[in-house]
Amino acid sequence: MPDEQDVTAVGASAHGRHIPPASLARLTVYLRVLGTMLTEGVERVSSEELAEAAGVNSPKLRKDLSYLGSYGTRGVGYDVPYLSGQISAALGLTLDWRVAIVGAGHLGRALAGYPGFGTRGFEVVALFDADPMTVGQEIGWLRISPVNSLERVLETTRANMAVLAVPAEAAQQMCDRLVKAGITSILSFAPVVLQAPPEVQIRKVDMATELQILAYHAQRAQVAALATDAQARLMR
Amino acid sequence: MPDEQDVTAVGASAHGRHIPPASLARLTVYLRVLGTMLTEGVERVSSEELAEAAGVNSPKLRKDLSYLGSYGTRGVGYDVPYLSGQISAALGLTLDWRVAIVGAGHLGRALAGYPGFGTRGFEVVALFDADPMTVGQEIGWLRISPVNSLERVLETTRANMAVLAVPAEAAQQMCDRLVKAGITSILSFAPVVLQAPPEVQIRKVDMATELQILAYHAQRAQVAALATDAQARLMR
DNA sequence: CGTTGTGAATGCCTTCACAGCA
DNA sequence: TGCTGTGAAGGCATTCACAACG
Repeated sequence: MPDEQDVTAVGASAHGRHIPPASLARLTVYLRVLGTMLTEGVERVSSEELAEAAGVNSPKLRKDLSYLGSYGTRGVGYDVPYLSGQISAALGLTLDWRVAIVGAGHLGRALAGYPGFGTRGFEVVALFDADPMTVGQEIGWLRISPVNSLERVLETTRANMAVLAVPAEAAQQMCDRLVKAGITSILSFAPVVLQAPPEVQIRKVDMATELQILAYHAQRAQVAALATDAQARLMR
Repeated sequence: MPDEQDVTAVGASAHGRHIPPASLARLTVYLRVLGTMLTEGVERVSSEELAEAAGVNSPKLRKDLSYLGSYGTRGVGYDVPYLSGQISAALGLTLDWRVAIVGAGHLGRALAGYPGFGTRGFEVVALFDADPMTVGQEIGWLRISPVNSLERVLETTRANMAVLAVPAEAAQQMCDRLVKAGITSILSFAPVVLQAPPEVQIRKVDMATELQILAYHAQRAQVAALATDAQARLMR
């Protein structure tokens, strides 16, 4: 496994240390907010303002930024374009990310047409489907490729990331093929636990999980409301 | 992420303690795995087997389950239907959850057709869109409603959850209307920070964020590989 | 005897207050 | 003076070993 000490002389971010997962997730939010500020022509921003716009408190934001380095000016704030560039660099967004989407159902098409990708360093280079009827259709600038050409197309397009938008039954099989083809970063929308070698980074998004978490909190809120209600009734 | 400062309300409900967020997320995974085991007719499972299938280690799984109660049998394992039911109950999935989806683009349609909902206690009761051309179309058993009828339809369908699948520009406005209509649980796919009162639970899913996190890890792996490569070259 | 349930210890993230600097 | 950057403290999650129990 990669050791920490040999990353000292590396890249744009002088701070070779790893970023805590929670901070990492928030940094992507800051980056997005800074992006909209850029288009609005905002040049400077304080940690307080940026935190407010990102929905966090300012000490947390400053701590998050401190994992990257010291890119602000005390007494003044942050230079929006500069900070934006530094976060991008730290996240590795200055590299070339070529994304293959496997599955061209509604979800795959939604992803292929997602406007947020191009503007943030990601290029969708391939879109696959198993259904012969949909193969060949054009989505934006992309033509849907047959899934049996997966390995060949991945190589010619030099894709280095993949998104799984296939039914649960097909997910593990597709994951295996992607891994065998050398893909090491996979984002899966399939509601299954994928098995893959540890060097493969897998992130998963599951809408049912998200709703269930909401349901849990909503249920607690209901119960709490009933409890205080009953209590109020007892007290009067 | 919505960090809720929790109520001090201790123990009105059966196991009144709150479940740590990290455990909560994993419990939904266990539930899904148990669901597939149910359909396969598996009756009993050990913590070791269940943990393996869920992609975690067994002490962690047992700890997670212990937040709900003691539903296993020592020396034997867990009864699959029983445990499944207990987790469902703890998450509040035995209640009626009626979901309204706002936005009937590819993403909204993908969600409306998601097979995982019905089987897990969620019913999609409404689907809205702003485009007059798509209003009136039928998606499965649903007819797309015009977004200007939002409040009325939410009331008649008694929706108690909402999913935002609209463009970023429209998200905050739609969120406001949902909140005003009494919705307190919202899952948003729009890449913006939503402002809402604290009693409203908001979870968000952002594909760009997920890809950026993958990019960060992939970049680090690349850098580490280059470093060890250079080191190896120096050593020979 | 085998497996669950859990207290205790460890390590990590978050928080906060203030030191440091323009 | 004002705002950033960070050390220290507190809280939370994970881990582990073993006690409890069918």
